[in-house]
Amino acid sequence: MRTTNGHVIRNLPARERILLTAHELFYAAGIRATGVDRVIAESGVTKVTFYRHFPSKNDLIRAFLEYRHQRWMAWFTEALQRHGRVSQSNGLDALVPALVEWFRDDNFRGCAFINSVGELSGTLSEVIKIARRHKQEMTTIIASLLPASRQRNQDAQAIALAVDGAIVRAQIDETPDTALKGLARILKSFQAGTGRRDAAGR
Amino acid sequence: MRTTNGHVIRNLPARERILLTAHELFYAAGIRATGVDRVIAESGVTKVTFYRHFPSKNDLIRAFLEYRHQRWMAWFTEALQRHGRVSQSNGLDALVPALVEWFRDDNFRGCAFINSVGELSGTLSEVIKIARRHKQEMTTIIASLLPASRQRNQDAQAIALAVDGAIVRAQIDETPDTALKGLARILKSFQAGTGRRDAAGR
DNA sequence: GCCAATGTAGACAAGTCTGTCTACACTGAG
DNA sequence: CTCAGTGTAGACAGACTTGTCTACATTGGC
Repeated sequence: MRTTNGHVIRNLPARERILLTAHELFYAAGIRATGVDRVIAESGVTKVTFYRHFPSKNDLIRAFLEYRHQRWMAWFTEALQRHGRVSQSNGLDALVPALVEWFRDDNFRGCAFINSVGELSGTLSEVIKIARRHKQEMTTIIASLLPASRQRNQDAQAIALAVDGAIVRAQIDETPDTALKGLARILKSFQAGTGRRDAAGR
Repeated sequence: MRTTNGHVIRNLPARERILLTAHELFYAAGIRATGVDRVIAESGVTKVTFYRHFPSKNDLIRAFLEYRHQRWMAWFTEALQRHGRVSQSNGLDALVPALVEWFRDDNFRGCAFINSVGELSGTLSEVIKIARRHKQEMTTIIASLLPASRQRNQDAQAIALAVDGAIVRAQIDETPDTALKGLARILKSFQAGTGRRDAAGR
C-alpha cells in the first residue's frame, strides 16, 4: 500500500493513515464519489478508530483540504526554487517548468480546490472559503516571483488566473501541451508588456 | 415554477420539463448532489415517465451536458455580437463585457463542464470528452474574434485558457472583479504583443 | 374506433451512504 | 498496578440512492 508520493502507509499512526488514504482517494476519484467505508478499508483502520479521529465525513473533508493545501504549497515553493536556479533573469521563468512537473504526473487530476468547489460548494459552504484562501496564497507566491513595482499585485492576480486556466485545461485535454503553450504565451506577452512599461518609465 | 432564464415550465412536454429542471438543479447544486427523485418531484412528472425518457441517471447527465452546451454556446455568440457592435476596432473587446454579464448573474456557479469533470470524470468517463469538445468550440469562437494570421489558433488557445481561469476565479472569489480585471489585463498585454509583432511584419 | 405513444400514481426492491453500538486488547504514564 | 488513551472487530440502524413494477388515463393518427 503506497501513497501517491511513495510513502509506505502501514506503520504510521491511524490518523495519518486515514488522512493519506483520504487524500489519495478524494483527489483521484472525487470526494462525494468516495465513501468513508472505502477510506476506512484502505487505510486499514476500523470504523470506531476512524470516527474517533473524524467525527463526521465533513471533518475529514476539512482535514483533507488543509493537508492538501500544506502539501501543495510546499511542493510549489520547492519546485519554483528548484527550477529558478538556472535562469536568474526573471523569477517567472520557473513557473512553467514547475507546472510541467505537476501536469505530467500520472496522478494529476487538476486542482483539488477547484474540483472541491465545483463538487460541494452547494452542500459544504466552507470549501469555497478554504479554496479562496488557497488561491490567495498561491497568488502571493507568484507575486514574490515578480520584481517589486506598483502593479505587482495586479500582475500576480492576472498570472495566477492564467495558471488556474492552465490547470483546468491540462485536466480536460488529453495532453497538457496546449495548456502549457498557452500559459507560456501569456507569460511572454505579459513580460514584454510590463518590460515595455518599465522601459518607458511609466 | 420558473427556470433560470424565466421560462414557465408547466405546459412543456415531459422531456423538456425534466431537462430544464435537471439543468437548474445540476448546475446549482452539482450533479451527484442532486438525486433523480428531486428532479422527478420538481419537474412534476412521475418515475415511469422519467425513466421512459431517461433510462438511467447517466442518460440524463449526458442530455444535460448536451443541452447546457447548446444553451451556453448560443448565449456566448449572441452576447459577443451584442457587445461587439460598439467598438469595431477589435473583436476581442466584446469578450470581457460578455463575461461580466455571466459572472454577475445570481445563478452563476462557474463552468458546468469544468465542474462536471471535477465531479465525475472518475466515474463517468464520457464527461471529459464532452467537456473537451465544449472547450474546443469555445476556443473556435474566440478564434473567430481574432484577425486571420498564422498564430491565430495558438492565440485563441491562450485566450481561451485565460477565460477558463477567469471563470474559476469568478466562481471562487466573492466578487468577479479580480477575475475580470485579471482577464482584461491579459488581453491588453496580449493585444499589445501581437500588435507589435504585426507592426514589425514578423 | 383502435392502437400506440405518452402520460399519471405510488409501492417496492436492492444497494450504498453515514454514523452508532457493544465488546475486547494493547500500551505507556503516574 | 491501574487507568486513560488508543487501537481492533464487526453488527446494526436509518436515511437516501437508483431503478422496477403493476395498474390505469389521455390523446392523436390511421
